[in-house]
Amino acid sequence: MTLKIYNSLTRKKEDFSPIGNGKDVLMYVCGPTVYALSHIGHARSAVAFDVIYRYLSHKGYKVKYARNYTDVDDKIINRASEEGVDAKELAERYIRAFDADMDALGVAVPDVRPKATETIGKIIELTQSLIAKKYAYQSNGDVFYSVRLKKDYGKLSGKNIDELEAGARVDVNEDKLDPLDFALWKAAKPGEPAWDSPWGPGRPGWHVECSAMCLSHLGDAIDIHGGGRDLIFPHHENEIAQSEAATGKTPFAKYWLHNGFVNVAKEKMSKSVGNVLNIRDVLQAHDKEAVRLFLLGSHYRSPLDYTKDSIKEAEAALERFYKTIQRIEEEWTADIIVPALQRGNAVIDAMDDDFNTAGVIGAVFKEINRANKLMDEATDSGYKRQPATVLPSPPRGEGRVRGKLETIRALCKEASSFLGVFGSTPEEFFKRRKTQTDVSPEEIERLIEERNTARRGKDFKKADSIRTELLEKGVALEDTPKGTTWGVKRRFP
RNA sequence: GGCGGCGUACCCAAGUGGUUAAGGGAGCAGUCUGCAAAACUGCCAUUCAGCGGUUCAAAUCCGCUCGCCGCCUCCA
Repeated sequence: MTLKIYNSLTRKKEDFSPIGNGKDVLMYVCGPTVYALSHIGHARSAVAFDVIYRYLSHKGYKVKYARNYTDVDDKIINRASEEGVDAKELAERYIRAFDADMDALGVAVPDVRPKATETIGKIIELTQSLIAKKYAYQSNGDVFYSVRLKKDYGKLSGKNIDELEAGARVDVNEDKLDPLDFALWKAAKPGEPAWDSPWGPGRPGWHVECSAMCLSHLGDAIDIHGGGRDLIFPHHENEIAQSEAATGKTPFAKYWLHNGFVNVAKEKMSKSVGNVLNIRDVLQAHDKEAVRLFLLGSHYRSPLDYTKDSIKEAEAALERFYKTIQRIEEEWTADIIVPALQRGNAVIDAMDDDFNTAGVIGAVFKEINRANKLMDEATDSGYKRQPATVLPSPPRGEGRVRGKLETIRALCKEASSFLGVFGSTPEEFFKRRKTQTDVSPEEIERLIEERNTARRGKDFKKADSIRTELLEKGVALEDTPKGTTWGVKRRFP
């Protein structure tokens, strides 16, 4: 099956074929404007394109992936002046914070991570070329792009210039020939970061920096350009206009991909509502794998609603997953050789259908159910696995069970390679979770001992009260044949 | 007003023309347990917002109605 991708430009699912006809893929994704801590919405975009990047690589494409930092912009300048710090310093601080958040989420590092401020030369060059081709004009130190000159302006967003004009809410700027024209270069105001240019000291406008970074790091025409849904207009529309006008090559990007938004309790996340959820706050409270599972649990183009329970649900699901893997390892083998899967499995089919990660997750859990059922049946029928040293050539029935379990694990492993979920060992997963509690492990161990003494003395009342007490602090005890174990509370009220 | 999207069980969410409508969470029952918890197993949508139409066949295509949302201004 071939990979199908929904293209915002054509509003259709299309078979994916790179522009170079080979295996090389050029992919550019709009990264953050670094003026504040990144929120769960940034995480969704980053994780979605991380999975797309990894999956393309998994399919054998040689992907060159660029994700930028917009590190010069009005918001950065305003924020810096509020805090009384240098704009560059502020931007650097939030670049570091973003990188740390991405690392914590297990997002692969893109091949290129350009910064707008390191691409000023290309921005000036691009702007000059647009002026030379009459697509742009200067006015009092500013340079504007003339939106009306390119006939196909609006092709990505489906907008029509005259209708935009009618309902225009854009600032009227006397220096502009047309209110819809946008700034390629802004003359510096006192105290603002500025670079020398043929039009005097200034800084790049929004939109142009992405074109410049893309053009200089990937090329005149790329395969995939991604970003959040909100960037379709005006950002990506303008990027297309200026890039295609400058290079004369159409299309600038063959496939345009846009991820949906994260809402918080059905409401759009915004500073004014005060419901912005920072990545690091979320990661403080939840396992990173659960956060990814939550983000990938619905299709990347759909809106995704965050509620206080949604990540806990993902956590509960992950526990079941790792408990099963642990069971396979403990009961059935330590020496499973994971065979290469042939193409055409449910995981690949789902991913090939516009990166349907929710479908992949469904397929994985279906296999998890199968694995448990197999192990139950095998145990009931007497094929319970013994250590390999005891049973060098297992009976036929057991061999069949092992074979099936191997296939199931291979499928999970394959999914984990591009999902970035399901890839831990059970030990790693449960160990990570144990660090997420307020009571010290020593204290917990002491209380477990106290409780077990009470239990031996049949003082169940005391035993139960210790258990309840710990549970209220988020620590759940489990009495197993091997002794009492503990973990952080899984279920939620 | 223009453009686009969505409505699948208690909640989340796949499926977009053809066997019994994935999967997760919650719930209930069973096994296990001192009792629990966890785990596992089983059960949980004759039906896909509503109404018409196309078709041998529709949750899936078309039309209408109702409801919700995004973009059009900075935003992932």
